[in-house]
Amino acid sequence: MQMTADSSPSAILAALAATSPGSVLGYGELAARAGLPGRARLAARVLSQLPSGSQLPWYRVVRANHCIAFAPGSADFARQRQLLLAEGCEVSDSGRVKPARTTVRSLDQELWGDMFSVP
DNA sequence: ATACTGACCCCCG
DNA sequence: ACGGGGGCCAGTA
Repeated sequence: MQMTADSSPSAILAALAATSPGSVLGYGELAARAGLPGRARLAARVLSQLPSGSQLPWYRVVRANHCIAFAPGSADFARQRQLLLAEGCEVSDSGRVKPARTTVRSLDQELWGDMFSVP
């Protein structure tokens, strides 16, 4: 089945909303998860158009080399870095990002509390 | 219509 | 590290 052209951005946003706290992914990977392989630029463009007050985790998207896409020292860089740190990621001064340690248990608790905790 | 520009990606010297 | 080539494609001039 083929997405209509104007549904691609919403597919990107849906894939973004489905990312996990403390994780990071590349633009290309985001596009692929949205069913749009090879469309990294589209993913980047969609993110660039997000309203500043967006609740979506745009900051979890980094370059394929695991670095923040913005220039180090820029306001956008600082913002993204701060949000990533807040989720437990490590971010070097140059922008290299290491995802937060995520375990099945912590993810389960993040999503469902202790209701279905795993031994 | 052509030309340049991006929060990009991959491969090869 | 650094550069070149190709893919991708909507927006802007």
